[in-house]
Amino acid sequence: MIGQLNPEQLAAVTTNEQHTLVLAGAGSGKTKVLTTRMAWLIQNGKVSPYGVLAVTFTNKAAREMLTRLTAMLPVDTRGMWVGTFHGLCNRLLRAHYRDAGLPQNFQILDIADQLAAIKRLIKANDIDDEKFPPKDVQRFINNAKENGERPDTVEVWDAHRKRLAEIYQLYQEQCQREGVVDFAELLLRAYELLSRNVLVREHYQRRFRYILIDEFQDTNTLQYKWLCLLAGAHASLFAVGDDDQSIYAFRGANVGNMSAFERDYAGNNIIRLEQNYRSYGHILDAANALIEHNTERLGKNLWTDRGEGELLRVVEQPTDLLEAQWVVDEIRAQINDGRLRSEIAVLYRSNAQSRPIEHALFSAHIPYKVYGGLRFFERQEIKHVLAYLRLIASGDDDTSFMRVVNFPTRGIGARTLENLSDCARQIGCNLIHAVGAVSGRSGTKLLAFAKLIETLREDAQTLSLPELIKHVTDASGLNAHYEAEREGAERLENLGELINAATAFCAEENLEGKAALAQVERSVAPDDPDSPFAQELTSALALFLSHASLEAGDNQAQAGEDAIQLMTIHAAKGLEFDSVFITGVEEGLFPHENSIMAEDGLEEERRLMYVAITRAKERLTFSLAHARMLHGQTRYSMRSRFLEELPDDHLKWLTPRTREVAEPSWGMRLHVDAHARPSTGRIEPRAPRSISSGVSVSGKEYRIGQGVRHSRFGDGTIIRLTGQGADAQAEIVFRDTGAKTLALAVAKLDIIAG
DNA sequence: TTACTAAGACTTTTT
DNA sequence: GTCTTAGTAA
Repeated sequence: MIGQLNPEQLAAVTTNEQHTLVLAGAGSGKTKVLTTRMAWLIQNGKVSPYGVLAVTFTNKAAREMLTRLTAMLPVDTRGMWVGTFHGLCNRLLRAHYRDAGLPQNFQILDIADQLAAIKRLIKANDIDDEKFPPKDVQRFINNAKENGERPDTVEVWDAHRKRLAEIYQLYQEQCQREGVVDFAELLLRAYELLSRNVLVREHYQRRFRYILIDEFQDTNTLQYKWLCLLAGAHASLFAVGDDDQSIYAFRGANVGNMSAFERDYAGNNIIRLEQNYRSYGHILDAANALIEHNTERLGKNLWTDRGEGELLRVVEQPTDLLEAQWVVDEIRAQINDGRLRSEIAVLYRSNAQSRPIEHALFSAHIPYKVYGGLRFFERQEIKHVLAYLRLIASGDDDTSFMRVVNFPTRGIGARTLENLSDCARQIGCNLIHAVGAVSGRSGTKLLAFAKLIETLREDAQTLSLPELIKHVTDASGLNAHYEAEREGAERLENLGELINAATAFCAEENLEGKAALAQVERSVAPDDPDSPFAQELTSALALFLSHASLEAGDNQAQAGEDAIQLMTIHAAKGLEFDSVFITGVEEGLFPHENSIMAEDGLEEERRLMYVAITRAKERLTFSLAHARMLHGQTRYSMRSRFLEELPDDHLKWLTPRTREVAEPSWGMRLHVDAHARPSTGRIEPRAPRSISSGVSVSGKEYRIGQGVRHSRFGDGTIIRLTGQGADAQAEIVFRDTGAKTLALAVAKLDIIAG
């Protein structure tokens, strides 16, 4: 089991220190260490499977961990808590729903459900949705929750935020009334449960002797607090992560948790896994050199004994279409050389970039697979069925009610629903319970809908889950609706797929035995009425609904087909490919313009590039286009600064490297850019490249790198051009006043030397 | 209630 | 350029 480990991996797996921080570089065998440690702990009698808790961010990672573990050691995994933060918190809350103040059948809102609930709340309370756009409210609430804050503790420093906190309060009341929790609430509730209930807390603190955390750099503040609480004073914490691969700060991840963990727990017990088993030398050296430009690193340098390998290749093309064409031609050549299509990945910063590449691949008849986009359980038709199922399971869930009360259409319009909503508010009950209070013809229609749900609920008693789903799609009219729809064939197929999924789910549940699991829980908590543990076994329907919310399904379709892999760099994290194309390596796109101004934004972009580079095993190709169609207009950009940060001796230019022009104001650009770490003197100020693409406005020619003078802002350099003619705009970095975007037709600019 | 049109967005998104 | 959402006409 431990025979194949290198010394650092071995040290991590067998450490006897209470707490350990493992800095695991890309491709250094992170999952192997994590799973081997679990196996080692169990095999050596340090702990029984029952005392292990391992937490990951994705269901996929959790599954892989269990698979690898059982392959190593015949472990009874039923008593183990291995899962995502959200999955484990859900488990905790189901077991202690009373103490957590939740109904037993509470439903989980995904982001779309949550947004719908917020919109409904804003309407019901006559809140100005111009001042408080639902999306902003959603972000405010989720941010607050991820920091462990409730409406009464969240910081308010102005009237606007004060109002947001009030809306948060209203939202909380609405969720409570409807028996629903959002993703962030799962964590916060579980945290509050543990922190307030001594009995429950001590039980789990006693139980989980070993807590292992994967992708620790991605944890948010609340998750860290949750872990600390769960660990108590005696558990052993084993955190594995890579600060250089922290790319989710924008959604609340706090890399600072790594140094906090070092300070609070691990002390000097930090183990670095730096030997890389994935890539050749040039790739790793380039990645190391790039990430060196970041400050605030815990520090790490990847190395390999596989040899240097190929140089990294760079290609510049005039347009995004030609870039795509070049990439596809190159892909074809690589396939002809015998490379597997599924071992070739095309990565990009933003989803919109996939289009021209898809087009070129399609024209070339090369099979490809795009990752990202809608997932199975997020599809409209699936969410509709799930809404019916939720109403059957709970009934209080107004979001689900609103979703399907008039779908398929039953002549229940907006007016009727407004009436209903008013009635419900007056009575102080949920929508479905207020249907009797609405008079007239519309009231009859509402009653018919309520009766439908009631009948379905009775039917649910006697039907198996797959049978129930089939029955619901028939009785609700969903099937008929999609049969009549011109393009409903695919939706019908998905409904069939949902029934398959339910069948598989039930089979798996019976096999693995969620029931058996509940038995295990119960053996710990004897059947006394004061036990904080839930006594009832949960129904297949309830389990399936949780499953659907917490696991939206794979983002990839049919695996196994040998196809080119297209995805964002974020989606590529954790994956590896023989040959990788990193496309659109342009200023403004990568690093993205929005992140350049954000705090630490540039460092996160650089980590993103680091992640991208370290995906490649054998061959890595960068490509960029000088002109690109974006948001309906052509944008001209220059080569990404990240390419300048890669040492020349790892690069091979397949097209002529565009000319570099001495440009005094370029130095100022770096000065303006505080993230470029001028203190080390590492970065040599480089001039922007002049490119052929220019813009002509009222007789003047503008191009990237052009020096200009503005009467008010002074001298500066054009770093980007967008649009044509009257719409043409230039982003200009002024020596003294920073970056500005100006309309060329309006701004009075003089062309100066450059 | 449906269907068309206009307006606005538009970086990344494990649960 | 393309998609989603909101608003209005039929």
